[in-house]
Amino acid sequence: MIKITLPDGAVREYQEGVTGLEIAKSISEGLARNVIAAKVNGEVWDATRGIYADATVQLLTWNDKEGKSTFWHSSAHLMAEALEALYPGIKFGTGPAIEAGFYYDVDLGDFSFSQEDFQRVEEKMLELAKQKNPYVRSEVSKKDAIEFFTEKGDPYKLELISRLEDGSITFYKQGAFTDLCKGPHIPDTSYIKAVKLLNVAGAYWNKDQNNKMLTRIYGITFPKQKELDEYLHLLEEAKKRDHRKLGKELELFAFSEKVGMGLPLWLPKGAMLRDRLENFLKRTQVKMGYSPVVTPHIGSKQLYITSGHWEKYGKDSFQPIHTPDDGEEFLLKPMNCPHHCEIYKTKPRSYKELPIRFAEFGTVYRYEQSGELHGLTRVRGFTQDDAHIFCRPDQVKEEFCKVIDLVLYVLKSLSFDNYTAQISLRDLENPTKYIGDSAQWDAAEQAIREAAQEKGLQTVEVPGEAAFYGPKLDFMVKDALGRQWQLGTIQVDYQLPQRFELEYIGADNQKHRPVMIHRAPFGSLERFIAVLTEHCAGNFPLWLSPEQIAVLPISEKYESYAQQVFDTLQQYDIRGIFDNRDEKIGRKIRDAEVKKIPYMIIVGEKEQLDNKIAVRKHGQGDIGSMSVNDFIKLFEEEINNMLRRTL
RNA sequence: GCCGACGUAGCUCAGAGGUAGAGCACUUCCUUGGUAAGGAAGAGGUCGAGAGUUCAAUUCUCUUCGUCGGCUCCA
Repeated sequence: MIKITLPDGAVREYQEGVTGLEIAKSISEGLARNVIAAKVNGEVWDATRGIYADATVQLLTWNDKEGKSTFWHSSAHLMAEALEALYPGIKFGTGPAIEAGFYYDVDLGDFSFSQEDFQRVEEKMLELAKQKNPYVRSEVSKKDAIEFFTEKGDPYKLELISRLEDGSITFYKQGAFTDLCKGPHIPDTSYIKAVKLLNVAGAYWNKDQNNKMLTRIYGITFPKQKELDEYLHLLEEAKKRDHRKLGKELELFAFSEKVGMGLPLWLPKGAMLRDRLENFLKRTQVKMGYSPVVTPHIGSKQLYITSGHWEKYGKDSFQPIHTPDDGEEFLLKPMNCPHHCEIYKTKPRSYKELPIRFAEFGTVYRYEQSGELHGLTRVRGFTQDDAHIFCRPDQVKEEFCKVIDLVLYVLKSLSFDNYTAQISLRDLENPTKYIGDSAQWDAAEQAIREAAQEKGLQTVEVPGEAAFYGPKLDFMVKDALGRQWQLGTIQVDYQLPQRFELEYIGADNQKHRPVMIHRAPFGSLERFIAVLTEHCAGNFPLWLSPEQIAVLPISEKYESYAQQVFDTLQQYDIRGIFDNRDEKIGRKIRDAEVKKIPYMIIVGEKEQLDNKIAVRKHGQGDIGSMSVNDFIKLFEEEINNMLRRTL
């Protein structure tokens, strides 16, 4: 007998070799029906795998994150089985579960595959699922594994096997499909009741651009049809929040083929919104001791040779502008830091004046790969809310902490609460990607860790995401469709001060090298507004809304009174539209609602007589009539409450 | 940049080898209406661009530009 400890602390005795499923059965039949995997001593196992020693066991169901990923991983195998049945001879790459669903990378050889083929694969999957084929685990020697896939002729699996240790190789087989896989899997295919393929895409084998491109097929499955329907509905809803759609509908921004791809045009309403965000941060930054600076949109190529950016990104950038006469070369500035370094160097600096904080809403241009462009989140010309802090080494942590405060203040002011703070580290396997010596990197990484910890930030560390000159603390936020984007970023940099030979005179009357902190709380206005738009589904907070009110006269008889109201509100810096079209009030209201204007001011005979206005709130309806002054109070109160909350 | 799909009026979309259609938006007229679409009429497109096949192409083929979904990249 062995002792099994359950999550509630209960210890039960079972025969050696007992499975998760059997343990579930011993508790309740209902539980047993729902169990899809078991966590044994912290490791997720097949629910059907025998346990031969004392262990703590947690039974996993669809409601557990690991339960879902097991379910989806098994679904990837099911899809592979269906694909192999329909397209015999295809080769398989890898097929993991992802955050929502799964994919499998396949080499289709002579077959082609597109969305039109989805249905037959889905049908085949359901057909196979109904066969209730168990997922059977087997341990295989390396030799046998190689033999199996050599015979099958699957080079990708052979490559995967070559990286594995003999003795640690397992296969899983369900129905006619055998895969190299460490598992775990659901007990059998019948758990999968609803299937939907989502999209096809190319994906490089082994994530390497130089390798062959495989076909990646994405899908999702559920234990109930209803859940699939709900998921698909959710997806539809999410698409409605897409900033590219809302940006067009709300007339915030546009693109023009003639201007060039990835070069956004800000329409009046978008520009208004942007302006308000910019002013909000500018005011905050002045309070926090930043000094605004302004630098040109181009800089000599020499500037970027000095900074190291030319060597690193030169060939993939917008190419230099050549002057007509003496062959000088200038670059559209891809970042502001070199310019700011030169501002630092305009005079000798004393330790007493540090930290110096230069801030600039600097527009930069980067030649992003064409396939990377994406609405406003990835563009070729964008404005960073950039600043560079030049400080003494002993000030780095404190300055870093202050920037964290600022970033959190900005995020909170706009109700972003589900961001991830990510410490982006260098890739130790790939040291040639970075400049600077290891000790400086260690110091910078340590400074970031300590600052984050001091501020009580929950962080994840991701190797390989650092900038080439230093590690970063990045604030990551997801868009409506679950794609993750970097918004705010804070970076510690020992390299640029060195390259630009920045100095300050210390208390010891000696020259010292300052440390630079690069930081951008929004990241870029473009990306920030994109994600903000999706976050609030176009219903911007009142203080940001490009059109805050719509004044709607009931008929032209009340137009002059309405105009008077509108003018008064404008004097109080309340902006909006005056809708004196020859339309009925219902129509004007509808149009204002569709435009997501926060407040509608409706005036007719009653209001004119009482010297009042009828107020209607977007998405809520009529909130009664009041004097113009009361409305202004209510309006300002709402804005103040919104901003006060964050103090 | 790579793989795949797509590109018809300002927007959302239908259509077909014989030089195009709807709804909304727009313009004009009627209507002066009280909380999410009042009525009528009108105007609007070399069907992304270029080349080829064909008696004929917006429809088929190729190229190109752009968009979308991913991959790779992201100072």
